[in-house]
Amino acid sequence: MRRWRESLNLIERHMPFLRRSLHAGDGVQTAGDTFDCLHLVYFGAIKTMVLAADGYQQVAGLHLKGDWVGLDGIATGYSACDGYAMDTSEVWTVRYDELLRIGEHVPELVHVLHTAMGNQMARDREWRFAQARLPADARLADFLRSWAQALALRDMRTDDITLRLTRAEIGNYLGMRLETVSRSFSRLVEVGLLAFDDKRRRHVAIPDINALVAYVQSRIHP
Amino acid sequence: MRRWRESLNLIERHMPFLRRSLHAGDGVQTAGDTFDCLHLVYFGAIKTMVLAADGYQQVAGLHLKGDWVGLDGIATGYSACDGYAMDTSEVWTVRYDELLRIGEHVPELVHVLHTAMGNQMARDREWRFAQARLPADARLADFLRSWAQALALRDMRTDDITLRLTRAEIGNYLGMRLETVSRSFSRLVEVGLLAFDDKRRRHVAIPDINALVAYVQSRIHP
DNA sequence: CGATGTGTTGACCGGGTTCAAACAATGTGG
DNA sequence: CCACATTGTTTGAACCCGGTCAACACATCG
Repeated sequence: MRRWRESLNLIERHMPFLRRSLHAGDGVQTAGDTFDCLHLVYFGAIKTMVLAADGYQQVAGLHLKGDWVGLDGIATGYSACDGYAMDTSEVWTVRYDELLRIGEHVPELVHVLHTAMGNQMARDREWRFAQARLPADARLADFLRSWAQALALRDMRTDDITLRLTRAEIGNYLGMRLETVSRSFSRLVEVGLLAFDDKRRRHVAIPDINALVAYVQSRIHP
Repeated sequence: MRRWRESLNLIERHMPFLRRSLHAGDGVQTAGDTFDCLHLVYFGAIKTMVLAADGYQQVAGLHLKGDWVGLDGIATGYSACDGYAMDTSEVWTVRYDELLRIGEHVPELVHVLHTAMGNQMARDREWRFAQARLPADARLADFLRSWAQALALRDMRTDDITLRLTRAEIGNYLGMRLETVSRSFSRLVEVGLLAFDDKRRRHVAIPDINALVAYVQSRIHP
């Protein structure tokens, strides 16, 4: 069984949960709310954002089916970020205390939760690595690679990826300005590592993902 | 009771654990080892580092008493980073499977573990925020602030902080070069936000931590 | 003592930001 | 349907922060 199904299966079998259908832009959770629920993505894509006091918004994470949203609330007791659907989506909402209670009899439940948190940490570290050792072009390339591989893992199409983020959001996520993102896109297309789907600049095709991996590798900074 | 004591108290009361005394430089865990244990810092300071395939080392995190080390192994099943004592330290090592087993009867145990993971994620996000919005000087200032506050939280002296990291390691941790770290130090001393303890360049005093906070705030980038 | 590791400082350079202008896509109301 | 506003994207030019390379100042230690 694929890893991403584990959480869904376990929740479905052992937990009461609330199905929530969402359209693009709908909110999953709001930063500051007292934490009591976790959200498991059943399908679609969720974007989480942190809002600084001065109004600056930062993209915190992107979540596909099988991913958990809301984990960062466990420590503090309130949600740390806003969560929005980037697309028509469904999330399963479960109460944290119920999960712990039922987890006492179903250890696998606790373990998938731990795995999810561990994966989150691993992703953060990878991001940090990219930030420290990759120039802008390679960071964008690596972002697209990881996104494509996340889709592939879930048996979704990767030959025509629809980015549901603006250039500004991508840049925000990768730690660079939107102009730099745009230029990096242009350069990657120029060397044939990417291709835009006609005029729709948010549809990207990756002709050869191995070439993309090799490109990122080749640009790792000493 | 202070937050950092929770884990220590709970472990002490409910779990079998192995006390390990360490001297500066001793290893706590090695990247790649199959994961089965978590380590709780009882005193001292632990530094974790990830090693890239090409030999490049990156500082992943710093851990004081009450902090957990090894959480990132839960997801993958093997340790993701090396852990070293930066100082004379003691860690309590517990088996993860035992923690889960006993946790079935002591829910607080499970919860402190979750809290620890959540805190880790929160720190990672803060780091990301700093990376994206603070120039080099302010990043260093913010790093020293957070270190000082971590010490204060544990009733340790903050008027004469001993950095147990080289300029290169600090830079590595903050995403900048050692020369930039050095220059940033000089500038912060120049404006009176920091003071070196005589000739020992690794002993830093923070005359007014609020001023440091204000400085960081004032340099947040739009 | 020289050797080695660490820290500071200067000069130069370059990748990415900033500012600005123009264009494309989409929507809105008359 | 078109005029117009709005939002997102691309591209150019100038600038600047931080990286790079290099020299030097200290410590500590064999």
